[in-house]
Amino acid sequence: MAIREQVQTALGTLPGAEKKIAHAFLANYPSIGLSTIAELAALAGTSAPTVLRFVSRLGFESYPEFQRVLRNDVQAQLMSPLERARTTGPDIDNPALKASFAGITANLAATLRAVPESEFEAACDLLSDHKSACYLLGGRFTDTIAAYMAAHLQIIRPNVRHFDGQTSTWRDQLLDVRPGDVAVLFDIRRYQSDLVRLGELLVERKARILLITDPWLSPIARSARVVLPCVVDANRTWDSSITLMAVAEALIDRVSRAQSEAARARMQALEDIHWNNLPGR
Amino acid sequence: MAIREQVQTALGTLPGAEKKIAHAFLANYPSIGLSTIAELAALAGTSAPTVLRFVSRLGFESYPEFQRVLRNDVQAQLMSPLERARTTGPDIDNPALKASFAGITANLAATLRAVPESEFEAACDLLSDHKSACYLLGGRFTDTIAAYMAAHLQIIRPNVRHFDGQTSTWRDQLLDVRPGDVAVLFDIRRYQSDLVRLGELLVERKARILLITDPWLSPIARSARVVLPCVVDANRTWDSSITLMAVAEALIDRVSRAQSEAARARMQALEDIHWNNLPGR
DNA sequence: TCAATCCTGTAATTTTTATTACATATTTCG
DNA sequence: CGAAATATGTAATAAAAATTACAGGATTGA
Repeated sequence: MAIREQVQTALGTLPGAEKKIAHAFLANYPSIGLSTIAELAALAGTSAPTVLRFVSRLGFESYPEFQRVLRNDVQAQLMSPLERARTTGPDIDNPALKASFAGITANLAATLRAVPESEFEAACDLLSDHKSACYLLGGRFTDTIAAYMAAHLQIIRPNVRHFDGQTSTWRDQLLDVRPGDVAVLFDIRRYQSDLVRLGELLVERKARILLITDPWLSPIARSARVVLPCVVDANRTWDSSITLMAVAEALIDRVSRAQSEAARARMQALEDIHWNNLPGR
Repeated sequence: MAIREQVQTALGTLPGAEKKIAHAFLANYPSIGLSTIAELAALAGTSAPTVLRFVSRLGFESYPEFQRVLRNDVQAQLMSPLERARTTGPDIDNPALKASFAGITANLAATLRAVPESEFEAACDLLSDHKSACYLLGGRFTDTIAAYMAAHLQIIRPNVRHFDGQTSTWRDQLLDVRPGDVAVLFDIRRYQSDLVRLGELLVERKARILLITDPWLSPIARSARVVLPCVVDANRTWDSSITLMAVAEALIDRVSRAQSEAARARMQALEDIHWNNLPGR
């Protein structure tokens, strides 16, 4: 785990002065961490020994060791997006793949702009409510993402179910939905009328809808509690669903991180082999 | 001008020992420049005073000043596209989503480096062979991607089928596979032994396997005609499948673009409304 | 309420790093 | 060819940074 993520993870459990250091570090990442103990302490409004305690709590034996790891993190991070896209050595100038990935990266950036944090947090809140059941469903192409998301959510929380089968069975499954339950719907253009209709029925049953859609907004948006618009343009004759899946993974990750130890025990009980909880990985 | 460019510009006019330092600096940018004078001198095979002469020649009064500027450069360079995307007003500072998308973007860049163009082109060739049938299948989490890819490929070419249902039905479906047919398998850690076994059976029937896997390579790689390794790390306790889906979409896109007009007529016949062939979109 | 534990900052000490002095080698130019 | 200039590395010194010792305040639990 990179230091940045490590600090973000540890933030909540740090004592007061060390928490100040963590915030100063993250807010001025990475340069302040590559400067001196005195500068970081001054920026955070604390003292040098407190900085040493902070890095010791993170598992580093000394500040020079902490900085060594940080330099490696930074080196790796600079070998990402822009840096790597520019390296055109043998066998990695893959124009078709590069063009495709560039479009995806642009969609991700645009989606990040399009999704307000407040909406994202609201979506996480909906998914973190374990007392309510959670149903997921998508359209002809996006339903695979709903299934993917359901497969993961089932590991980290109870009462998760993917509506499956043909449209004709949806009405039967609808009978299980109770007021307050959460329905995650994926619908991008062209919007499926049967999915829109299901959304209406879900709202009639007082379910709360989280809609993951495109920027033009599926009609389901009118009835949805939370709407996450994802950019799908890909310079193709068909829409890319990567950003929907990326948002799905971000939600999964966020809900997962919020889980209690009990949920982790549940994960172990399910004996999931996809999730890498083994030491050393 | 950033230090990196400054050094590149000055390289030609440096005396021998300083030129060695410049090369060592650029080759290990930026971490070696953020370490000590002694480490840079040792790496370059020169001495500490030579390092000081080097930075002095670049116009810096001291090594700490040089490092201060270098830290600022690095901070600016880490403002990646995704991070730069956040400089557009309130409500888009979405740290959880940004962190997640940044990881995905990094995985995409790493995957672009990991997949040789020759392998990617070979995969496209396999998928463009309409005379052979094409079967797709994945593991517990990746099978949704196989289904997604199958749903798209069915539109642009004939004889596409997603192995579905339980493991027990795979053997029955295997009977349809003829020599020369193509099997697209998705398998990431922890690899499923039943999927590995199916791969062996497919090869026994002389099918050609396109394997989309992680960088550690599923055992199926031994029998596969083409292997596309996708970076799945996401600083999580579970693997991200975005890069597998991105590779799948790139393959779909590439095969789609290669299609004849007859295939486009086929698309119309299928009355697919997901594919946006309307003018202006 | 009080003892134990944890947290924190100041100051002193130790260690590390940067810088300078000096001598030798190499290159350049008249 | 030789003097001057430039380049270079070793060793010593100075400065900076990291670390430790210590004392006081805050928090927690019995």
